[in-house]
Amino acid sequence: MAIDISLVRNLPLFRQMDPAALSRLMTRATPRRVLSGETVFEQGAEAAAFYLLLHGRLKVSQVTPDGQQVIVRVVHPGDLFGFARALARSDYPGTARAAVESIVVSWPMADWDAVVENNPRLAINAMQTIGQRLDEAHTRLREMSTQEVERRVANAVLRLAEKAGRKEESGTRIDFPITRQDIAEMTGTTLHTVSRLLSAWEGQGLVEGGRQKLTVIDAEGLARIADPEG
Amino acid sequence: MAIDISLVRNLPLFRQMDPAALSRLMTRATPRRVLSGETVFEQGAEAAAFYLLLHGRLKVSQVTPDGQQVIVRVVHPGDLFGFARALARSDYPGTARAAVESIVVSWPMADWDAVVENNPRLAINAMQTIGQRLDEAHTRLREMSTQEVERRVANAVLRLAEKAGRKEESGTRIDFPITRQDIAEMTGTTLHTVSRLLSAWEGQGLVEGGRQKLTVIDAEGLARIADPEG
DNA sequence: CAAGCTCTTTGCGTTTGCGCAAGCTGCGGG
DNA sequence: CCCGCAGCTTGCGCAAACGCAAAGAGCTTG
Repeated sequence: MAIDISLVRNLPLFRQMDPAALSRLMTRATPRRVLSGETVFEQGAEAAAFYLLLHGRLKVSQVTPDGQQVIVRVVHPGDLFGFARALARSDYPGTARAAVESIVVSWPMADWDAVVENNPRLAINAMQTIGQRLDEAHTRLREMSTQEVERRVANAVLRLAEKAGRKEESGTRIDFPITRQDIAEMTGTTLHTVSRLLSAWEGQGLVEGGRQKLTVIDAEGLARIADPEG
Repeated sequence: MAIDISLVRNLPLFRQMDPAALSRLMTRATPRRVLSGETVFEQGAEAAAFYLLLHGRLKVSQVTPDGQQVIVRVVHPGDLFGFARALARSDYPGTARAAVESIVVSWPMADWDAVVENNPRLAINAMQTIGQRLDEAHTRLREMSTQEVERRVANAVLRLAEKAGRKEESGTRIDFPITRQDIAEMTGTTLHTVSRLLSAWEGQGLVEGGRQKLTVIDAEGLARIADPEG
């Protein structure tokens, strides 16, 4: 079953792409519904396909040999993910798990090279996507190297609010279930410390918490914690 | 002055590339010699060109708003760098500084899109390069999140030895001048801690230090520190 | 060959945030 | 409707690593 082009035509990834080529591309795609908690692929598995997230939210995590987990990134609608081939790998470096019910489409990984070669615009867009991801990774590296935990967590929360925020009466609600543990794994700290911080911030009226919920009330104030100077 | 193709033909980046296309590409390139300590480009400067390192060694660093420095990566011969355009940025995200006298070649950034569009193989290779870099960044993120300082430093030293090591009688010497400060900035710690660790390791016969020098004597032993389990 | 700068070492006090432990709470399933 | 579990909170002690400080050593330059 082919996917309606109207669903994807406006994604930045496909901008400037020839409609005919896009149409051809989509006929090769397979859609899939992923329930909350299910995985799209798992770390170490053979990379048989690459994916695009149409709807929902995924968390990509890596597990260290000794069992520690780290959240490498959050996949938002419109993001390409799982293109291990682009990294010249044959297996997936991480596990992609749905935080909420999601819709993904996939292509056989074998198509990747051909797709890239026949769609230079897409190749450039894909490269920019990876590039931005690299940029994000460097930003997080820089933060992890130089900032103490409180600032890192503030930055992470602000980013989440920006990327996945939904305006509500009281503030900006992060629009998918996220645990303290998740935030800890994104910032390289423990769930205890995150909990303490969020509690403290809640006391100052900066955020409002709850079970798997988080709403930013005073983004300005948080930003002041994230970056005391500027 | 055009650059001799024989210098670059064997680089992984240009593998599988049409010799004629490569030749055409190289006629647009400008070579430059960079003395130790000089910068190729600086953070925030307009990205006017992208580069390939032919010889030498560069350190790419970023400075945080409050003046802290972080070494984002080391550029080895054969590496492409400074392709901000691929990241969809108009300025360089970091500063590239020569650790030793180096030779770089550059192309006008304006050529980037055309180069990528006309050389799909190169595009794929470039993407893989960025992909690998992303992978490295994730590895470092994972390490910074889960490992204590000693393991991180051990990992960093092992990677340096692998990427830039030169066999010598006693062990593997890191083949460019590197300070404790550099290592600290690569691992997110302080030069003091690095100094202490290296001293301790020297006492155990794992490494041999010196001013801007570092030789790995017992890689096995270091690996055991880097990864106490398997 | 001496001066001087940069890099390195080492000691000591301090702090951050981790680890452990125990108890609480909101939500979904039976 | 109530039970049970996953997720959250909080207290306390401790260790890792930072920050500061001061002194020592290896290149380089004049």
